Amino acid sequence: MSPASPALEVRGLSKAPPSASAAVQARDKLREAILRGEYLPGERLVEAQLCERLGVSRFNARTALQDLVAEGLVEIQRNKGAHVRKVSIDEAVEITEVRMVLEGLVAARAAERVTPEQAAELEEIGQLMRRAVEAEEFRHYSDLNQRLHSLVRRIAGHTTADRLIETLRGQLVRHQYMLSLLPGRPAVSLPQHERIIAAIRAGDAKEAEAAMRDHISSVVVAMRGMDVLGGLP
Amino acid sequence: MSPASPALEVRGLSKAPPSASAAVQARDKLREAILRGEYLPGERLVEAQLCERLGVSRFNARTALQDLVAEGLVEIQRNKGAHVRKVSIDEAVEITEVRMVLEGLVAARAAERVTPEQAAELEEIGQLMRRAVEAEEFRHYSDLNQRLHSLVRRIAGHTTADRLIETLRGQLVRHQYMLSLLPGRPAVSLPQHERIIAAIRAGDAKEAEAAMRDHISSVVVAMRGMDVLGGLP
DNA sequence: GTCGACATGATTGCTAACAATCGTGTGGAC
DNA sequence: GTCCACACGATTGTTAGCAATCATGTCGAC
Repeated sequence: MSPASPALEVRGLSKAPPSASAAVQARDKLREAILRGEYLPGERLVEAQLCERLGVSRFNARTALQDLVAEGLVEIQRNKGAHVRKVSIDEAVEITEVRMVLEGLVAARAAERVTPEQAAELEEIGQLMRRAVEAEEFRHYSDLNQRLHSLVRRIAGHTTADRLIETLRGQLVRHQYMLSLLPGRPAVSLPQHERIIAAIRAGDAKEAEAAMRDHISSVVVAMRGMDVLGGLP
Repeated sequence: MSPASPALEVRGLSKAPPSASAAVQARDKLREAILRGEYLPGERLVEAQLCERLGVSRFNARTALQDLVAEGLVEIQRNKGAHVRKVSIDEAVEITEVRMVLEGLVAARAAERVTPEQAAELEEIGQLMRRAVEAEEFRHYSDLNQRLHSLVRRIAGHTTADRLIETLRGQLVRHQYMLSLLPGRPAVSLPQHERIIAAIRAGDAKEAEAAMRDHISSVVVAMRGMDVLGGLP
């Protein structure tokens, strides 16, 4: 069955998986390119150039752009084209405040639903974090940080909050990257992370929410500090 | 100046403001149509039909659909078309939980920023609400409810949270409408509203957040109750 | 020398037609 | 009578090209 036409795939070169649509692939490619800084904030995204870059037709490039507008990564001005969205410090603070309450909600729910296996996972990440800080492996610590937040969300299983948090996180990569470079940050955040882990493992929803909010709240403070120091280029 | 071409607008009939693009107008029209229930949840949105209904080309209809996907009002399955998104009770609860923490954040910030004039506005709405409940004008009370939440958001001036809350509200119109019909609801929510107003007027951020969360939390409970009672058709 | 009108090139907005895909109903074999 | 294969109609996905708009650079008047 499914006598898929044989000799028609000569067009594209990197068309290994014929499953996902070109538009989806283009969207993902472009998103990653923006997130890893290959396009800087404010930079114009000319459709014709994207076609080459992503290896898709203009239609799919446009579709990808519109998708990323919905994710808050791109802005489109009518008749003027698309730019990588420039997130000001004030906006970054707002976004982080929203993340604070959302991740607080998620942490509370994680505390209510955590299973013994998941508790063990949390404990493990906590130990790895402590070791990473002691060994001054900050890059590794940053990865673990992401793993922790991700695990908490998985435990909570709150689809709606999860999706929003992920979207917001995308809008902040640039700022958060700068933040992780601040000296002394890990030393501050490690005990906060440990408090979150302990609360969730103990099944204490209120404490888990408070711990998570304290943690992200300190990120907001650090961000405001960056602002005073000079902000972004 | 602006010698806009004269005899070209013969196509559309209701094309009074030539300012906004057709796609934007189509999006707004379609959103309103969905929100006021002219398209039921789960109903198919066939592109060709939308073209007629909205008086735009298929391209613009498509664009409008994709925009509403981003707003969570529409779902598109590849090669199968677009439906009005069906929000289950579980999802509605999740969405309301997220609204709870977001509106809590906004209420706290409103308490920090409220001006005397805005405090007076709050007071006025509070009195109108009480009168509406006493007079059993529930429709009016429902409008005031919306006005209150809207005013709180305006006072807070938190663009990011504001946008998200508005988006989430759109996904719930159907459920919230059912909720407002529940007998006894106003009697429960009136004191909650008054507590929110008092806290913001007093500039007590913590209390404002707690009051708002309590309020919306009771909505979650009522929703879960609806579920048990039979849910939606 | 400076300012403004105008022409030109680049870029996006949009249209219409074509291709691919899906759901459905029909006909035939067992 | 039931099941499967097939073909058809309906609907969406995609493409290429045209039209509209904006940015830019040039020229001339003052």
